[in-house]
Amino acid sequence: MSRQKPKLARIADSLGVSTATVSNALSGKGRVSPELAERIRATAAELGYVPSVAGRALRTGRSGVLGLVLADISNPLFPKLAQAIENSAAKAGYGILIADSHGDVAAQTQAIERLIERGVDGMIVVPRRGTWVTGASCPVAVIDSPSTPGNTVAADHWSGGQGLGLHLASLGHKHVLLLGNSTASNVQNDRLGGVRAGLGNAKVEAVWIEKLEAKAGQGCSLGLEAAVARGVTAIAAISDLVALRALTELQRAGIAVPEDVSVTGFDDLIWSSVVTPGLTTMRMDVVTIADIAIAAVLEAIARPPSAETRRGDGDTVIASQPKVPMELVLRQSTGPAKTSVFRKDSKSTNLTVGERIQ
Amino acid sequence: MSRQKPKLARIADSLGVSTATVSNALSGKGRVSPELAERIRATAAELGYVPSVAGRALRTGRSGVLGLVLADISNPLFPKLAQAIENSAAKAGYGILIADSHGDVAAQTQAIERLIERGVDGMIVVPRRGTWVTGASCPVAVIDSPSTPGNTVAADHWSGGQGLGLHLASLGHKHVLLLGNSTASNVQNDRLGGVRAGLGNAKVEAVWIEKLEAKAGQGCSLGLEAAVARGVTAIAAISDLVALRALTELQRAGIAVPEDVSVTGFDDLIWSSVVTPGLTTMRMDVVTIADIAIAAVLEAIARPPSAETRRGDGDTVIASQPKVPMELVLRQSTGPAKTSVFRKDSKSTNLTVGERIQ
DNA sequence: CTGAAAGCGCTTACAG
DNA sequence: CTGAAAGCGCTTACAG
Repeated sequence: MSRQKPKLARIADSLGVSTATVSNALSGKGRVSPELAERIRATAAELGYVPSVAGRALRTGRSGVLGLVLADISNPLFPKLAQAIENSAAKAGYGILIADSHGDVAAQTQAIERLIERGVDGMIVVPRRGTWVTGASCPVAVIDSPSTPGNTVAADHWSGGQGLGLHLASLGHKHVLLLGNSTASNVQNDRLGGVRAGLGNAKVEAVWIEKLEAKAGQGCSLGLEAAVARGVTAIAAISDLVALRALTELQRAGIAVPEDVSVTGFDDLIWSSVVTPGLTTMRMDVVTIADIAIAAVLEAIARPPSAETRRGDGDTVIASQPKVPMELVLRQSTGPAKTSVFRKDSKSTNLTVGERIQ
Repeated sequence: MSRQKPKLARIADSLGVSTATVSNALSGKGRVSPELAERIRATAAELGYVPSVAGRALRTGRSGVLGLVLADISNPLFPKLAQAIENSAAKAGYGILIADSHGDVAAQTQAIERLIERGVDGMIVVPRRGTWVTGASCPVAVIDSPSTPGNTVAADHWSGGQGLGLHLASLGHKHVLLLGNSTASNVQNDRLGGVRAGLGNAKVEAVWIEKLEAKAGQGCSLGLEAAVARGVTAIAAISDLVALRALTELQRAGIAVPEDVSVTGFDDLIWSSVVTPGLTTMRMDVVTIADIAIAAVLEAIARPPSAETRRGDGDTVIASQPKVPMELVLRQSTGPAKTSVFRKDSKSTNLTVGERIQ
């Protein structure tokens, strides 16, 4: 049963034709008579012929492999995204080589170099915050935020945020706490800006965890108990991760979600549905994003390298910026604004509280 | 600035030597005079020479690429593991091609085939539960559980469980609930068996979520409130994911962790430290596991294909089974067993119920 | 419609 | 210690 790995020549010999004809028949490119082509395909299948990628790569100058650079590999979105990218690439006959860059900017550049050395035909980069993608001498599609220059495709974070804001507003929430990590992130600004817009003229406070922790230390309290005491009835977190932190902090303090306060996240991570209460969140359509990104690089690869924006030594960054809609996932962590709070508010005349009278 | 991609021949020409000598000098294999070798390396560096992987692969029959098959890519451990594998492979000059197999057994086989077609020199497989790794015509290292036949390397799940059990026992827990998903998983049996052993003669109950959900539906209550009422003072979950579900279910029911009941997990996922209270858990040393797995495939690749266990068409499954110790991560979700329970226990003499009277 | 031939860039025996 | 030559498996102009 153990036969040698069949090459093109073997199948050519066994049919008494030339390797050129076999190659043409198999690729469907050359002009080969339908009958011969069919016989060739049959024997190829029968012999279990698998073309040598090395031979093909050497001849064509294309490896059939794309690189995937996830700047922040510990990003919990990584599994889904990697899966989507791999699927999309596989459909087009491409393989995905991964490169990790520890979240370090220098390492990101190194990772890109390593991929180039491996001969990738193009790459998909999900860059680190505020990072420039440079030095790639091949087409590069960037997945980040629509607000990022050079971005190729991204979820419409702003509209997603708006959707969440509208949802909270429709539940009667008039005083909302926004929970972000860093003001330096385009994605975060987009998301939270959208939430604000969706909330209309509700009272909005924002807490930036990065700043908070700079003072109070890693893993410090988010001050949620006080916020709720202040009249906050909903908390919109920048991510499910942050939402989870908020949820458990609230629960530990004996504050009921969603009865006392509603909580929302972003991303719809695996565990977002297993926690109690399940997390209302805004999901990215990673499959569509992956498809668009892959299509963009493949197109750039196919096209003569000139139509794109070329930089420096010849790297091609594809910028087209479609925004992929996000999807609202309703679970139990959001509910109507606490009415008792409104009543108490309405008695108050204090300026900061006044706008919450219902 | 835009020079052509330099080939071996170019650097040979520019020095007036043969390509053979350049190749030998650069690879360090051939016998080349130190001075010449040095000059060659210098010009190569200066010219920015990067060897063509295609040319090399075609000639040597080796691609320099390893496949990574994660059966369950949505596994939250994936990012860390992929990162560790990629790093370890990169150190040895290998690239990592990923293949996703949707958790489907047939898809896993397909994924393996696709990698073979891409010419990988070997692969690392983290198989799906109860799955056989077959059809790979190259060395394969399997990361699963020490109890899995064909396993190459794994965390010592049993000892890890034992560590957790000992920890809980030392805190005075005499009645513990084990939370598992599936009885069919080697990893889960190892882990929970270890916990039991570490717990000594404490009373132990086990709940299998898979069975529970088969009856009560996806996302049903785990019945934790009743368990605590029964006298359970600690809950050992099979994973952080399950522990999180338990934690939030408890908190939602107004049961304080760890005051009323302690909770432990396995894996130390990203969010395990951000929840309140932080989750006490048992961490796998993915870096060591990755190193061992990579070393094993590379060794098998280097060695003439005969010393291994060869199956069917010639796939080489490497079985050596080192167990990598796990590390206990202490956080706030575990504490002393509720003392009120102890007092009542000591009064009781009833075998099954006595120790749980509250 | 089919075939002979060249060549992608490298490495490896083999001579010298 | 160094070089000439062959060849890995494929594809692509170019003839016929």
